[in-house]
Amino acid sequence: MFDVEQKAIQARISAFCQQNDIPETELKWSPIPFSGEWGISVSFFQMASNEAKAGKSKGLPVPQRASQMAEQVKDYIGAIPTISHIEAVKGYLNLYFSTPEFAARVIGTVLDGGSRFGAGASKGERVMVEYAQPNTHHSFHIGHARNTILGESLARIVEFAGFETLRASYPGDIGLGVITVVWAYNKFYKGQEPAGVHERGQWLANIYVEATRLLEKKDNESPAETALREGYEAERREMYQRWDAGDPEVRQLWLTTREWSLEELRDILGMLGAKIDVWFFESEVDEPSKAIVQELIDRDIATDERASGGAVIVKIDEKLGLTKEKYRTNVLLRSDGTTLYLTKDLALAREKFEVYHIDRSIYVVDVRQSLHLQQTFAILKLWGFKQSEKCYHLAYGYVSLPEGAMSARRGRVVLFKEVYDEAKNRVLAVIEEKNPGMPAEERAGVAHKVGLGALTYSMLCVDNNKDIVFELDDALSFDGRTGPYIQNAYVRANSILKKYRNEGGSDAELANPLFAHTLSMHEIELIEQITRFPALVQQAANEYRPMVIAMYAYDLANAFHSFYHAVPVLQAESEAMKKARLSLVLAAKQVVANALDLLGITAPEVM
RNA sequence: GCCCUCGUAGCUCAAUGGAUAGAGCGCCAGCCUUCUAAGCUGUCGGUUGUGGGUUCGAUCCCCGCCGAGGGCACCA
Repeated sequence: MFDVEQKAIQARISAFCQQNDIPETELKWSPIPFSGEWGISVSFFQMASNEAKAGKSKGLPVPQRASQMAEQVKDYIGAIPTISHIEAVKGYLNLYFSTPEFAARVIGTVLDGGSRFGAGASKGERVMVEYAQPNTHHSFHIGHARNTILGESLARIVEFAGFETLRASYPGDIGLGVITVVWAYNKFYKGQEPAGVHERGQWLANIYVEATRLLEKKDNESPAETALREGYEAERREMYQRWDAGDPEVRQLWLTTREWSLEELRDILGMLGAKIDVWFFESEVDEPSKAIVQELIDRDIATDERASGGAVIVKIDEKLGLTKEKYRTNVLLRSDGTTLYLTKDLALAREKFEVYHIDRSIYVVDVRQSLHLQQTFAILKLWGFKQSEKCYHLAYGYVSLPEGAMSARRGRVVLFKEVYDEAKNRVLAVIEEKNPGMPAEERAGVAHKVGLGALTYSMLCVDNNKDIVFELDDALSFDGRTGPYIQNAYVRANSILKKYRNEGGSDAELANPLFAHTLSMHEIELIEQITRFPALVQQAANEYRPMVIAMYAYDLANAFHSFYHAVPVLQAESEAMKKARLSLVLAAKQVVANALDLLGITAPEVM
C-alpha cells in the first residue's frame, strides 16, 4: 500500500550507496514496532556486513557501522512528501507517515474495495483444492470437520489471493468398510429408514459399529459363535464380490445407502459454507486406474511381478536414481489384480490435470498420509506430469479425544452434528443472558453463525501441523482469542453505524474521509492493522496457511475493541472528527468481514 | 533401522534471520447512568529441551544428544 514511498526511499538509498562506495544490498522492510506512531523501517546490518565482506570496511564493528549508515542515510534522504519525519535508531531507519494523508488513503482504499479489499490480482493459474474426503456409510466426525474447515478456508484464501480455484471432494464410497455397512443393513435392517437427514446418517454409522462387533473375533469364542462369525464373514465377502461384478441388487442397495450418507454430507458442507465444484467418487476411479497400471508397466515405470506370484510395484527411488531410500517402493496393483489407494490417486491426479487443466493441486489430507502422497507425487513426476512440481500436501495433525484416538469402527467419535447442536444451545443461553431483548426469530440465525464461528475459529487458529485434542469447552469458548470475539467486533462496529444511520446519517457522507484531527494511538493502531491485510492474504496463500488470517483477524478485532472502548465516535468533539471516525469504523467493519469470510466465518449483524 | 513433525510462561499456542520473545486461558486488582461488558485496562508469569556450529545478529538455519507423536509394498 505504500509502494510509492518505499520505492522513492529505496532509490535514494541506492544513490547514497553509489556515492559512498557501499555494495548494493537488498533492503528488508518491516513495520516499526508500535510506539504510538506509524510507519515503516529498514535495517542496515546486512549492508554493513556486506561492506565489510567486500573488504571496504570503515574500521567499525558491523552494528556500529549500521548505526552510522542509518544516520548518514537519514541526513542524505532529506524530506520526502507524506513522510512526516525520519529517525535513525540502533541501525534502523524509521520513516513515520504523515498520518492525515495516510489515514485518508487507507480508509478510502478500503471503502472503494469493499468486499474485494485485500484481494490479489489474477495469478493466471488454476488451482484445485481437494478436501472433504470422508467415507460414506460412516459418520462425519470432528476430525472430518477439521479437514473441511481447513480446506474451505484455504480455498477461499487462494481464490481471494488471485488464483482461479476449484474445490474438490473425494468421498470414499467403496471399500470393505462400506460393504460391511451394506451387508449389515441388508441382513438386519432392510426396508427401515429413520426420518431426518442426520438421524439417518447416524443410524447408518451405528450399523457399522454393530456390524464390526459381529465380525470381530472374540476371546473365548464358543464353536457356535465362531461358526456364526465365519458365516457372516463369508456373506460380507460374497457381497463385495457381487458389488465388484456389478450385481444390480447389491448396487442398488449400495447406491441407496450411499445417497443417505451423501445427503448428510451435503447438508454439513452447506453449514460450513463449502461449495464443492467437483465430486470425485472413489468407486468411479477404480476402473480407470487399472488401465493406468498397464501404461506404467509398458513405460517401464512399474514392475510387474505377477508372473512370480507377486504384485505390480513401483521402485520409486530406483527409478528416480536416488541412492538413499526416500520414497521407497510401493504396490500399484495387488497380486489378485485389484487396485489400491495409490492406484486410484494416480488416476484421480491425471483426471485433475487432463480434464480440469489445473496448474496447481493441493491435497488437504491427514499428516499420517505424508509418505503416501509424496510417493504419489514422485510417480506423477516419473510419469511425466510437470504439474507434479506444484502438487502440495497440506498435512494437518489429527484430532483425537482426551480418552484417545477416535474410531468410527468402535463408535468412539465426537460427531460434528453433536458439537454443532451443543454450540447453538450454548450461544442461545448466552443470548438469553446478555441480550434478552433480541427478537426470537433472530436468535436461531445468530446462534448458527456464532456457534459455528467458535468451532471454526478453534480449528483454524492452530497451525496445521499441530495435533488437536478435542475438548468441547475449549472449542466452544466465546471469550478471548475466539471466533465470537472477532464477530463481536463486527457487531459493535455495526451498532455504531446503525445508530448513525438511524439519526439520519448516510454512508455516502463517509466515502471520502478527512483526518484533520490529531489521531489517537488507538486510531493509528487500528489503521495500521487494516493496512496489513492485503500482504497477509498473499502470505497465507503462498504458505497455504489459513492460520495467518486467523491470527490477523484476532489482532484486527483486538485493535477495534481497544479503539471502541477508548475513542468516542458518535460523541466525538467535532462533526469532522465524528465523520472521520465513522469512516474508520465502516472500514474496520469491512476488513473484519473480509478476514472472517476467508476463514469461512459469517459475522451476524447483532449478537 | 530409516524418514517426517514437534519441544517456547502453570495450561493451550504465536513469533520462520532483526529492535525489549508475544497472545489467550487460569490467578489477582480495577472499569457498565456514555456507540452491545461475548468487552476494556493493569499485575503476576521465560536459561525458547540440551550441547556445539554458522551469522553483525538465532526461538528460527546446520550437526549431535534427550524427550513426545506419527509413518515405512499388496489398509485407506
